[in-house]
Amino acid sequence: MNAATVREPLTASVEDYLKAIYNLSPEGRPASTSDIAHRLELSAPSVSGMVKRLSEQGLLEHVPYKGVQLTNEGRRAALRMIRRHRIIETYLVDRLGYPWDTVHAEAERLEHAVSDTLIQRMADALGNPHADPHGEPIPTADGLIEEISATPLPEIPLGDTVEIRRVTAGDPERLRYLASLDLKPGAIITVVERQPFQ
Amino acid sequence: MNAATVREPLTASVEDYLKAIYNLSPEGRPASTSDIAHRLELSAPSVSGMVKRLSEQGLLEHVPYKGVQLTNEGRRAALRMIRRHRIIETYLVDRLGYPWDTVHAEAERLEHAVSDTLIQRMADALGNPHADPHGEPIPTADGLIEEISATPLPEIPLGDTVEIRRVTAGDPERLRYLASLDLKPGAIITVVERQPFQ
DNA sequence: GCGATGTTTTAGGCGTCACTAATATTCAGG
DNA sequence: CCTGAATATTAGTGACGCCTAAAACATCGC
Repeated sequence: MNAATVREPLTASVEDYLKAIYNLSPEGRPASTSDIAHRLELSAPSVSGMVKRLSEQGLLEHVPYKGVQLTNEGRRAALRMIRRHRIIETYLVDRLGYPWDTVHAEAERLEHAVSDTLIQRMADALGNPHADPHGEPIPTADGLIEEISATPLPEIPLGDTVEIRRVTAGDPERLRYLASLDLKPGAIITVVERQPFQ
Repeated sequence: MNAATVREPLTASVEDYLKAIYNLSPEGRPASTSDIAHRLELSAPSVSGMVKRLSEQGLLEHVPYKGVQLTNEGRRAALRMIRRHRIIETYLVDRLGYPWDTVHAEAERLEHAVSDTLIQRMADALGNPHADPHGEPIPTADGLIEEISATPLPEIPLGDTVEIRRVTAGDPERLRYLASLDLKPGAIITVVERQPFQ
């Protein structure tokens, strides 16, 4: 079975693995079994088993005991899911009044169920945005993603005034906290003091 | 396990069975294994097995070799899915420009993935409609459905002028044919002649 | 260089939900 | 009333995707 083989549609599980691995290896560095297990909240043996199947399917390369890297095909599938996720999040916030910090779980389920057609219709309705409500870039339909460069807030000198580009936080509670301070993409802020987040 | 037991969420498969059984037994008449198998495009033994599990879960009552009837709990779950399906269809047509005759398959997948919250937001955005684009009634959130009475077109006398209330057709091709003749809910027509549909 | 420690994989199992093949039941016609 | 056709169920199997327990491997400190 090679890249030219006609593919069955991927299962929701497989899509989740590919997305997780993509997010864990920003520069294509290999992701470890336990990192994947931790991110997906699965046991390490479950991940080992799935990794084996995915590498047999040509979606990733696995060096036992070393780690895992997406193939081009795997990366394409991962970016497709990320595009879906981010378009859905944007649509829910812009068109259905979802609060910014509650869309993640909904998108997480819908991204596996929508058709390409629906994604394109949502994207068109939104004017084909380049970023989602968190400021994360939305890959194009043909799998291109722009890197949005931004300086992490802790590295900004006290007194500087900057625009918030992106708010990265896996944890919904943290997101709600940041939202409550109006720390959203597009906001212009001046760094006055630093406080620890407990 | 009884009705008071706290329920796990139903699987997509189970939801499909319940919906199919609901649609097959309009007046609560029992549905047969082979009818269910035919509608879901599954083998009869698959249905037999699932029916057994569902009756153990209290979602339906099964008299072996006789047929199957939904319990109140099963009917509630079925109506919930029908509500979801019809709200999704209506939203896709009204808000995303889907053609009337192409929404079914999309709704069929989405109905298993959306949250109650999203369904309510879609319904609110649409003004809580009572019927979907095919003219089928949309159950309320607490499981009430109004019967829309209508006379089948073949029973209308030649020369009479009537309003189309509902267009029931499982087959997308037939739906497209009817759409091409502008035979949609709300249309006012006069019966001039009858032609066979091949 | 070697063992303790942590990570990864293998082994074996389970639930869900499909399938085919074989068996059981129902029911109508003779 | 009995047999043949139709319908339904049981038996056995397989893919997927998860789990725990046990074994294999890697690596770090000594």
